[in-house]
Amino acid sequence: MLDIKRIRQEPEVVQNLLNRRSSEYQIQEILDLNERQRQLESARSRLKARSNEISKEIGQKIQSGLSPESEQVQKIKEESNQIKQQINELEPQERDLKTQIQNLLLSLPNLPSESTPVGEDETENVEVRRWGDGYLPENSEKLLPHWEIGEKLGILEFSRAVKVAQSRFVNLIGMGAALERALIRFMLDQQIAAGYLEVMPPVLINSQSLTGTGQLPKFAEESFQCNNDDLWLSPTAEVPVTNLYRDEVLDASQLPIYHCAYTPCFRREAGSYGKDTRGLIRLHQFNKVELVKLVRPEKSAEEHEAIVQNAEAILQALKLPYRVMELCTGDLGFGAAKCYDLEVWLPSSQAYREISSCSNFTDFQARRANIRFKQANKKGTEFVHTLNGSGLAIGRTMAAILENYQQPDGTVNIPEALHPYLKQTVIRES
RNA sequence: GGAGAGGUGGCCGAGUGGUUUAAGGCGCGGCACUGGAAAUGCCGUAUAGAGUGCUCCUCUAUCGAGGGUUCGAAUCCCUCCCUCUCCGCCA
Repeated sequence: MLDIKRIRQEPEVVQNLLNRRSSEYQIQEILDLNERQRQLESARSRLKARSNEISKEIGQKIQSGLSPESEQVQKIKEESNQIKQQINELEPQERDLKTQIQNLLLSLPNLPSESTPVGEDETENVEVRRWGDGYLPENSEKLLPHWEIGEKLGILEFSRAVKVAQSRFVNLIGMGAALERALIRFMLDQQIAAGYLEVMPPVLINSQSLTGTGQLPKFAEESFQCNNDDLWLSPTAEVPVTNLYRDEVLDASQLPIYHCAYTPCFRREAGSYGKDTRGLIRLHQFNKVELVKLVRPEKSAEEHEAIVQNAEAILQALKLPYRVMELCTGDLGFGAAKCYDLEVWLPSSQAYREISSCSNFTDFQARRANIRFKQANKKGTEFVHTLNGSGLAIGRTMAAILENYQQPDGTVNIPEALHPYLKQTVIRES
């Protein structure tokens, strides 16, 4: 959520930054409503002040022996009743304005950072760096896509997943399951060593949590919702982990907070029919190790670079070639001020495909989720900055390994970094 | 699912219609005392919004949430949420 005070104080700056995303976001209506709301608030609070005064007066008179039915008391009651009537007229108007403003604010995206490249869509994202050209497989156009290798080896099973659930689900069998589990453990171990505290959060989460991180109200159709409860299947551990601290005032000394979390993630993938219909790339349920940081505002830019490094370290350890893209304003996520995507080389696509997304949300989520911190000896509180990044998406990592590590004889080598987690170093047909 | 208890400041905890302007304690900060400290004493310690006031001040709101009664509600009434205990079910 954007700061209404800032919108009021520098409307041009805010509008210009929003325009870098798209012309669909306008602040003028919010400004008008806010102006009106503040007028009402002033008027109402003046009336209320007088009314409080009267009540006190009556209290004193009754204390000093006057009967509540006496003429003196009745007379002031009359004035108070009139004031109450006026307040009763103003209050619903003000409440209505407040909800309107709140709803409009919730539907505005974060301001892109000054350094975010301006662009229309993903074609204008900027490549920042590339790693692992030496590990690019030769004659990669001849390699099988991961779903074919996986089914051949008997470790990925898609057709029965349709029976059990529906399309866009998978069964991992034997070494498939073992590899998934090894990846989860490896990534967690790495990130814990890098200083993140592991959390295993609920993956059923309430509406308020989804609103806190920005998935609601705009993106309701992207998540699975429970019928009989105010609960949703978590689309990413970002939501439960960031919301751990919702409505809390942290002590400045607690910051920065670093968490990593392995969770399954659930996404409806509405609007992506026909895209990536095969394989592990776009499933309704997938596993992910997520990194979440809560930091002091002045640190968030450098913490952002660090989180990208932490995600990159996994790809490097697995010797998977990748590139780092900075998203342009048109492709930037709703809550992000700045975002880097890591894209891994996927021979079947002959392209780099997103495997991690690392965002700096600045105070956008913190305002929605009301996560603040307090400095000793300083009046008031400040919103923290929140960041997160995938470290990494497990299914897509598995896909990248199956494709990049396949051998001419149809077997798949297991990356060295995973050897401590598995009983074998090659996946063969079984 | 059934029955009961409860939700008050950073924390504990008192408070059944009007000096509650939320007692008291703990914690925290400052000062005094001290060679220094402990102990003790005194003072101060919430958040948010608004204001032609800007290191100060004024007003408003906030005792789980939302309504209601009343001149006046932490306190009375209604609805909802959450937590805990016991029973049932259950990995």
